Amino acid sequence: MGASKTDQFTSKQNSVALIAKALGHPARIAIIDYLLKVNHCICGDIVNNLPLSQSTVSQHLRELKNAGLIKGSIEGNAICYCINEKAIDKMIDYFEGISAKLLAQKNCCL
Amino acid sequence: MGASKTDQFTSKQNSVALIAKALGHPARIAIIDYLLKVNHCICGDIVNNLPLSQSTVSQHLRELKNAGLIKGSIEGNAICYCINEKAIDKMIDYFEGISAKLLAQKNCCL
DNA sequence: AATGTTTATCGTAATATTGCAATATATAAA
DNA sequence: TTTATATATTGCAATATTACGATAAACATT
Repeated sequence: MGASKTDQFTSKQNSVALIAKALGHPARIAIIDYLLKVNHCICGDIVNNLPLSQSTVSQHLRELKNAGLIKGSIEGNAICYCINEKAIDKMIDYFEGISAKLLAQKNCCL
Repeated sequence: MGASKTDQFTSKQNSVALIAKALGHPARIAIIDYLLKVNHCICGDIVNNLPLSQSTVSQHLRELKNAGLIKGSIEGNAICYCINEKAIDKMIDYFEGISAKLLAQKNCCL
């Protein structure tokens, strides 16, 4: 007991949850913010802009990458990470879908 | 060591992360799905539609409520939970903001 | 080749999450 | 008031996350 029952849910539910989970930490939101600010990004820059150690930042970057939120390519001695628009679009679709359904309903509570 | 350094990040970063974290589990996505499907909802219905025990579902509901994603009111012997549009709108703003910035940039990698 | 720089991984400790059974609480029905 | 029904909370065990220092790996520079 204790482990998430991911296999009991649909793949769509799991894939939305995977992206949301990756964004469920302020450090990773801060990383996304920073990637947006500079566009062209090297990890060392991120470390200097976050209140976390290099190894911790590297872990957060790995999680963002695993969730498909960022993509990276090797650039000599550094790594260039960029936001993956597909993941963003997926989340926009998800939340817009909710919003549309809510407009078509009358809320029962409040 | 081990605890999240939430105080080191902005309140906006923390508030987006809080909502995202709440959606970072497929069971909670499934609960949102179900709330959208039936609009008018009692927790017992949710339990019967999820592969989890009543106490676990109750916990997930609490987390969604803590994050502001759902709001509930007492209705006699049951509880009526509904999606809080404000949280959805907040996330739409967040992701639309990212999308707009990405369009204004040329990606360096890929 | 030796050195410095940058990023990733490993090992470990602290904390948080997940899930359930059991129990508590609160209202409805009898 | 007693009983049934619905939801919340508690206690516990298993697992996952968070964070960091130390170390490794990869490349650039000298």
